[in-house]
Amino acid sequence: MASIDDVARRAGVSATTVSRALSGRGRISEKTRERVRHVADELGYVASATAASLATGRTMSVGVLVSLTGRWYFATVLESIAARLAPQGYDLTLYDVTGDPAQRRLLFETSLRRGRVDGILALTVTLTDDEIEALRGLGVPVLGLGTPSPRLLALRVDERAVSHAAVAHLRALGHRRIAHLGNDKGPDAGFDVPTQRHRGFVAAMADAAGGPDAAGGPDTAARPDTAGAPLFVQTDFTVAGGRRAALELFAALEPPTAIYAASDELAFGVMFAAREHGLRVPDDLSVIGVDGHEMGAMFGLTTIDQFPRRQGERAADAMLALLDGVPLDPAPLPFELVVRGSTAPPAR
Amino acid sequence: MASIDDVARRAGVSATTVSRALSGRGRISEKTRERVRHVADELGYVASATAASLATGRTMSVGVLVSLTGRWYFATVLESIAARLAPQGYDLTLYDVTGDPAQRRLLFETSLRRGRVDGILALTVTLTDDEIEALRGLGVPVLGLGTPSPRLLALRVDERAVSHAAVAHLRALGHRRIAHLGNDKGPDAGFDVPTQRHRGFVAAMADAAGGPDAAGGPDTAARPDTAGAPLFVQTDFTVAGGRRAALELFAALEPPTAIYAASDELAFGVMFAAREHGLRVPDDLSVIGVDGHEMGAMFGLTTIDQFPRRQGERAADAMLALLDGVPLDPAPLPFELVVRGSTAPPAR
DNA sequence: CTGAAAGCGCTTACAG
DNA sequence: CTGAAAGCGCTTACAG
Repeated sequence: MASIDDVARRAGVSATTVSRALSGRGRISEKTRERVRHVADELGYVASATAASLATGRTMSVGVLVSLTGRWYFATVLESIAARLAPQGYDLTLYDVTGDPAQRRLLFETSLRRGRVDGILALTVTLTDDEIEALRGLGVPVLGLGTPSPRLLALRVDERAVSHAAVAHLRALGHRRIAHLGNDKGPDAGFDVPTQRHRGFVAAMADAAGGPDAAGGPDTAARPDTAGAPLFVQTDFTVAGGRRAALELFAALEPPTAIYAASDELAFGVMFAAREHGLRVPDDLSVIGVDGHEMGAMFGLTTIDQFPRRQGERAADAMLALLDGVPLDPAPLPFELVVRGSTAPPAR
Repeated sequence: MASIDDVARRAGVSATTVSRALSGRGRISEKTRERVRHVADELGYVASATAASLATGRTMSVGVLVSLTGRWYFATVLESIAARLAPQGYDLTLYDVTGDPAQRRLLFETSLRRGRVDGILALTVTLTDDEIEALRGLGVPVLGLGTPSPRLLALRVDERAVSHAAVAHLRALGHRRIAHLGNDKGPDAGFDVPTQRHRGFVAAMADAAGGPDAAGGPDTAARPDTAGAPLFVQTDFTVAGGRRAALELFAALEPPTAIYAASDELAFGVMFAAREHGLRVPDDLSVIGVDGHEMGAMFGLTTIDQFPRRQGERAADAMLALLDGVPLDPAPLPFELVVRGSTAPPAR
């Protein structure tokens, strides 16, 4: 690989001039610039990222923290981030956040502290308080996408509103016995996405149970359909997890007439379980998911689309802006109910 | 962020000693080492990757070239590569190879030439001859996983054998009219994975048509079921693509009794199309895919599993070995027929 | 407009 | 076992 001195020598100028000619920074005569560029092309010279980084303090790379790279949602967001960063000259360093404690310590205490990136994009991952502090102490902008803490600047969908929309759709169809599949990390979980979705579900069910004219009123308990805590099954966010959780629900004394799954992949699992169990969708069971998964249309799945590709673009753009010192546009990320064949009025 | 001099000062030693204490290279008294380590921990010091890279010439980072990061296969391989690299202290720089020519030029002529990585892992992407030359000229080890050129060192599945296994399975069940969904880049494509799969399919069909005692013999044309070129529909590797291609086949005068799809996602699309078209699987149509997709079991899809996670691990391990100067173990990657409910004897 | 020099923060022979 | 010094390959004030 040619170095800047090779180019300088061959072009009959100083390294300083080569740097200026190629970077476009500083004044330089058009003639000199052209000559230098020509020589650089000839030699296939490109400035070493390492040396340039050390000199400027900027790495031109952003780190992306992902926990479940293989899941459709994350893979999709990741792809759109990469596509957005590259044209701006930024590289993408992928940090896979595993469940292994030793690996995580290595990541947060060492890898991330090596100064290899100018900023960090944290895709919805579960982070401990210590890890969040570690991120904040890095000295580079950190932007989350649906991250689990209010202490992290983040782009977010209003997850409670998502759950409200899902429940409202099912209730409008006439469903009262609605179950939720997802996760809840407990009262301390804060901004964790699955937790928010579950809380939104609980709140929406409570609102509905109270009714428009008797919110939380004494007659609530008199409605057998809505009595007790709403149905909820905790599961990991995979198709297989959705299937298992649904089978569990089907075995209940009073199975739900509708299931609100916290992701489309979970919802697919529910649909597989239904078929396996001899339940027709939507005749015997309505199903709604969240995401906007590419396979949703083929499954005929009603869902709350959160436009993952656009989320990735928004996140990348916001990071680029932060790196330029532009503050974050705090507008919540959009979502939209997409009605397909998997939801219908209950059989009665 | 503390620098090496901060640590040196505080520990009362030279920067040289700090470097040695922390890197473990060179002789140093246990006592000094401990003191330095203690101070480094206290200050939260971690050597700058940039400065260390410039000094050593090693970046401790490997670049991964992917074209369809969002597809299940690639996302899965990527995740397992990341999980394998991190414990070894290597970062992963993700290069998304888009279809946009300008982006690709930027990538191959500039980004990749900045010397940010010690080696490159090219996941099955379509590359032009120029791009392959560009990779070879980088001065770092390049390892492909199913890459489209014999000029690139690569880990590969024997794709022809995969197709032979698929066809053999279908023929053993009694199918004669078998269609293939996939891709073929034409005679110049060389080692391109979809092309190899298609060629393997054509070869397997020809072998079978010839029969054990009359391979390519004159009586071939007399068998109406196998006359003419075997059915083939070109499509992109998505579920939607599989569906469209299948619908096209169903509309043919003589639709196939079995479809061999070049990926599981394509096969899912075929199954959706079959249902839509009123065809029962496997009664009216047998379907077999390739990959070992996590949803395969739920779809009841027969497939040729190629163990993507293990492929990622093998690729990462091989790259790590190459970086240590260990030559590549050229053993082909394993695959395995997994029979599920989507294949059965034709109705007849 | 152009160049000499310092500096970015490490590592590594080379001495001692 | 420890340290002073050079060097990795750039960029950027500072002069001219």
